[in-house]
Amino acid sequence: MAKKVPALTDEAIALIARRFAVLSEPMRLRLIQTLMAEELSVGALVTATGGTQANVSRHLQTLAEAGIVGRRKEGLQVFYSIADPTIYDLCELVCSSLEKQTAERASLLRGASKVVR
Amino acid sequence: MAKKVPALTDEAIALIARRFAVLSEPMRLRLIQTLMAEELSVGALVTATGGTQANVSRHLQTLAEAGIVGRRKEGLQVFYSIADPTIYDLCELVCSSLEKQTAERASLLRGASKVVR
DNA sequence: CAACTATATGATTGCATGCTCATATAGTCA
DNA sequence: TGACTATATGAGCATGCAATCATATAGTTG
Repeated sequence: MAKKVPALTDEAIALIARRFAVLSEPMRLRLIQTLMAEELSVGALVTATGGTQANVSRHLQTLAEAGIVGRRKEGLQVFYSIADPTIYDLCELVCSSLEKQTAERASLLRGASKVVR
Repeated sequence: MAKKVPALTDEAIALIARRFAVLSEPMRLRLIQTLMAEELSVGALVTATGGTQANVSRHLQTLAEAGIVGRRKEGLQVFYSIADPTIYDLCELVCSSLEKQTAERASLLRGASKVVR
């Protein structure tokens, strides 16, 4: 069970924490999920997510600063797209972990810890 | 580049956001990292991380509620250990992504976008 | 039982951050 | 040039949460 890992510096820890913090806002996750399908303009993201223009713009800023999404200007519009492909795996990992937990919890509620009838 | 993903419900998004939020605190990451080596008591974690007893206990509570760590009581002491193995992959993913970003940034500062001399 | 140790928790404070409104900036078109 | 559109941003408010202190709870030992 034990794994040897070289201790991380405080700055490294802070960076990792920051990355997780960026991913901890529902609106940002919505934006990421929407961008997973295709590159979109700010306006399109506003209508897709139902958020306000100001708020969507701010969150996109945050995601861009974190290097998670990229910007591409085209005339008046700005298009955003996923820039860090590890986001796909990250979300998959978290989703699968949560699904597992939920399944286990459901089993417990049924009184069966390992058996599925 | 485009991937088709079934839209997540608001509750699913909230759950994922919550999971990331739990991982977005430096002290909690320190605790996780320390626990990656071995199961430890609260007291041992306090000395290992340099945090206060109250603070460490609270953060362990948060991690336990999220199902990331598990508790085992033994006499007066409470031992915590990693309960969700996906944490290993999660941290690895984030670390590798951050390393890549840092490397790219270093290259840019040197004026070379792709070449490493 | 009392004294002691390990852990948890109530209450408070302070800071960070998300949201909104209004406005600024930048680009297009007549 | 001025009118118009798309996006970004400053300021203010509200909320959430981490850190701390003091104290409570649970377990051990005499």
